[in-house]
Amino acid sequence: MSNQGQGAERWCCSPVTGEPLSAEQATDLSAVFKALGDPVRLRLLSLIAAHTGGEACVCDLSGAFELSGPTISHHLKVLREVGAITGERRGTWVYYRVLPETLQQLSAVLGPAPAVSTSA
Amino acid sequence: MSNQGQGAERWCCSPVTGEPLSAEQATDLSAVFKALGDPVRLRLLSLIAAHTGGEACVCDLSGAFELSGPTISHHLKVLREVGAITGERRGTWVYYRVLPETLQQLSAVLGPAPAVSTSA
DNA sequence: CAACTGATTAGATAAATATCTAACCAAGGG
DNA sequence: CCCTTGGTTAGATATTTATCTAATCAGTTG
Repeated sequence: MSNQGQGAERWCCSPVTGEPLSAEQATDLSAVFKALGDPVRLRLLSLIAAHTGGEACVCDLSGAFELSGPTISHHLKVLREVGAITGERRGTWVYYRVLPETLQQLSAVLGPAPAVSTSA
Repeated sequence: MSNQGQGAERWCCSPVTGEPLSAEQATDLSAVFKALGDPVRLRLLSLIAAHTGGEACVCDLSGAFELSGPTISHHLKVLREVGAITGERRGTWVYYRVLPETLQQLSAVLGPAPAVSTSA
């Protein structure tokens, strides 16, 4: 299948607080927020990002939760589908890594975000 | 009741990508993301923020949706409960306004983590 | 190839939630 | 004081979703 990082272009980068979102933009954007709107998924994201080398295999992640393998797999899929992470199989293991673009774009949409060197 | 902007201290401001979130932090943070994880609520937030004077009464908002009054009211309550907006009654109308702190903190948590120099 | 480990897919189920209607509270105006 | 307009609360319901077990796919290794 390979679904990842699609559609961000639809909502990206005009701050939510600027002008009203269209229904379409809101739908796309809210999908990403919804994906982050679960404690398990947030921790997964955080664990992946903070893991050595910026990536972690599912086996590294499962141990942090009292949840079944399939449940973890489901949450990873949700994160993948909104473009928050990508997964790559190398040999026996599947390694996940965060897609910083997506998170940064989200950050930009929320923030007034003049923080990026206003000195220009 | 007056519930607004409580608990942000628990998760605020250390980027998610820095070190793994605790279960507690993840629960608090995810509640805010979940609130934004609905197209209607995102548009409400955006409509409020973009409205003249930075505030809007429910009557200004309802017209943008084909939803009943109570449904709009419900979504506003969800946004209030996570500290994304506040509401104030003035005479006949209730005016809502965005709490920029909360959004900025969210933005920071997602953020590009402005090169905080691990050289400490 | 058979057996094993790592991970995802399929299907079922219980809990959460988005929505509605009806009822109610708040503020003004006859 | 009743009626009207603006908004929230209560309760019901249909949809969504988080979770599990069982089955399947993908590699590695005996």
